[in-house]
Amino acid sequence: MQINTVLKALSHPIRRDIITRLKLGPLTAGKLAAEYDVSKPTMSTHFAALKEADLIYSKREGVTITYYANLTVIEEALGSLMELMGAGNETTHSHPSNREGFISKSEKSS
Amino acid sequence: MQINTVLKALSHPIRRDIITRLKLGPLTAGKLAAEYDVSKPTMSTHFAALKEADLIYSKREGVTITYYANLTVIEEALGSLMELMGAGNETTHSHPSNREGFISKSEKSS
DNA sequence: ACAGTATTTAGCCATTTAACTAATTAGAGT
DNA sequence: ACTCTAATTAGTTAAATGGCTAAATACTGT
Repeated sequence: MQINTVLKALSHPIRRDIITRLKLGPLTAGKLAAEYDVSKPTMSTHFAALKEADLIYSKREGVTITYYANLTVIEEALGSLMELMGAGNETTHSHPSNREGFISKSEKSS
Repeated sequence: MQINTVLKALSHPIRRDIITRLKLGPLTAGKLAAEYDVSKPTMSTHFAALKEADLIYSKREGVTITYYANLTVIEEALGSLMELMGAGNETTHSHPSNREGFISKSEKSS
């Protein structure tokens, strides 16, 4: 599992939505494509990105291709994200967002 | 918290590493920049991406700028990722269902 | 005011990404 | 074999990303 590939795959709203839908159950490429306002070829490249990240897999059934959420890899990826971002060593510094000297984004162009 | 901005911010290895380091404690832009084999201006744009996602914040101390992990937002983002990818509604996928009209086509890329 | 240090902004270039249309592949039915 | 449908691949284009060097900004100390 390549964390970089997974995060790049997740960094597009359509691809995140595909994951959400497929977690509810498998869908064919055609049905999935029909849900979004982009062309089928574009959807095909989104499928490929998710497949590359191993977040989904596909099965051909006759003339149609059905996509499935790869739940084990999704769980694995979530674990890695929790390790990256989650709890641990958070006691060494406070969070003085309102302290004097804090540079906020809105304050930037003054 | 914009999930798309957060995920884009996390989709670069240097930026993920910055988060990891800052979670251990604050560091100045200079010290942080010295850790990676890219120029300081390049590091500055990485800081800006993380700041834009609100994953870090900065404080000027005289001539140096110190960066801090924004732990509350990091936790929040992790929560959203868990909601997106995590447990819940993980069907057996025993029979592909015909789900029509879940989310409208108008839900498209940002 | 001037010089020095830390950091960001500006401007530029190469690479990648996301979209499109057109063409191709794969299987089913006639 | 031919045709229809489903989906992908090929090829193109525009925009975004990530890197660089050089210049500008912001403060400190003299």
